[in-house]
Amino acid sequence: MVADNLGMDIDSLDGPLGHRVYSVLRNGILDLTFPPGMVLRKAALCEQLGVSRSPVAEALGKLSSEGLVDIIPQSATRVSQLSLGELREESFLREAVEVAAVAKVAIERTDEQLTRLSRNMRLQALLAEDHDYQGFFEADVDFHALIMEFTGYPKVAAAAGQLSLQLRRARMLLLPKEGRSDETLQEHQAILDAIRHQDPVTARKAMSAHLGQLITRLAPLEQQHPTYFRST
Amino acid sequence: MVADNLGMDIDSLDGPLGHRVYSVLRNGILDLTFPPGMVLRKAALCEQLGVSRSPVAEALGKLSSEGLVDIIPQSATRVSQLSLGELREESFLREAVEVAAVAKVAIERTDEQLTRLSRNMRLQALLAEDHDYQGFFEADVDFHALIMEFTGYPKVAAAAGQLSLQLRRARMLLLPKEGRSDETLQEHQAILDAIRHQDPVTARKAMSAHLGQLITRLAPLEQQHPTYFRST
DNA sequence: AGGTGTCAACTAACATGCCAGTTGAAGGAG
DNA sequence: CTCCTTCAACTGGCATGTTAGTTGACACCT
Repeated sequence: MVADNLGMDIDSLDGPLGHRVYSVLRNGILDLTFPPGMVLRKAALCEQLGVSRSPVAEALGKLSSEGLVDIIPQSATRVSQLSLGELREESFLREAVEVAAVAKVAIERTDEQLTRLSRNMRLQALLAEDHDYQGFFEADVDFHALIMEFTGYPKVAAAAGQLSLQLRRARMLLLPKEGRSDETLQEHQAILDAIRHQDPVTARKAMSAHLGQLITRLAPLEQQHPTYFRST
Repeated sequence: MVADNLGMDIDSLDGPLGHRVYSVLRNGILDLTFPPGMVLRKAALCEQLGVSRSPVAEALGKLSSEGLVDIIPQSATRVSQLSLGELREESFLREAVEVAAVAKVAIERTDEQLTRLSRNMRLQALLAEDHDYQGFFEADVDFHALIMEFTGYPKVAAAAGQLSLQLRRARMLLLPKEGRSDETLQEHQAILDAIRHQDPVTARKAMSAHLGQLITRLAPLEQQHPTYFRST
């Protein structure tokens, strides 16, 4: 008897059934409800979700092409494990994209966009003060998502999210001991200031410095959670 | 009676059947055998490929998530049309990634890598001299792919390809009248020189200038091939 | 007891039957 | 003649039966 309530299913009213189970599985993987390495049994998922195998297969296929599940032909399919190398690659990509984006936003920003970023910053400060690390994490993600949105390039925003899925999963692991809210807050403030002053060069540097520190904090995780990482 | 020979199917021996039809369709879309806007009938594809609907559905699903086909629920699925806005977005992404990549490669390059790039450059010059624009185009793609490979980040190379699928399709349209081989050659040479001298700053600028010119050449296509572009 | 061959149970992959939503054209009303 | 309604044919989404390949364990041979 495994955990069977997945917190959602039919209330995700939107679109095709296949897309809904995709969302459910994806969320479960990203918030580590399905830990890396866990085997996903199609039959079990069908029973729990109350659907047939077709939409589940479709969902697993998509997740596979996103790298969130490894699917071994004719054998099994399991939640993909993390690897430090892959995290480094995603970090490189994320930095490349977000640095370019923040430079563009710094130049073209409107006052209304600046206001929205400021509002998010105050929210971050509030949550950090309350030691609500979960909420702080979400506000942090929103901060970056806002900048992506302000590029005016919806596809860029979507791609930036897709490209750092593994990073997002890894960051969940160091959530509990987030004693770093203050530093993060300062780094975000530096980025915001550069955007405010419409200074793309400084914005680039601030974003680069902010993102660059993440990978060094991720490295120790391989020892702390060996089962979550690829054996190589 | 439509064109029915797709030049390959079973000779792509690798992996699952679904993945093979995916490859076939993808290639057809990218080389404009399936022009943008063309409706893809599942039944017809099944007959032509000699497979059932499951692998075809799976393939179309993947292509949909890559943005190569638009799939209208309960109605039809057609090859996605181009849009100048989307091309601009991809251009932005591509520049962000490739500029970051070339800077890294410039710093870390080995002599062996430099040799392979040089060899590719000589091939480009040869093909340009012979006015073999098709071959030149492929060598051009290889040049960029080599740089991506030399980052040592296989996922980055893969992502760079995925992120500029629409661009690659659009470039097929301006292939016939490639009177620009000489300029392209010079720009590639500038990039190679910067890599040779291990000068990341110059490499960035050269790559940025090289990629930046593409979008301006793409803009007129919307008028020349109106049926290939989204009606908006 | 250690290594090996075989077999049974499980898995994903594929084929096919069924259903619901969409669309476009034809026919009737204004 | 134009617009609206209706309906039939076609589409993709879903369920389920079938097939082939992998795996792990048990028994058998050495």
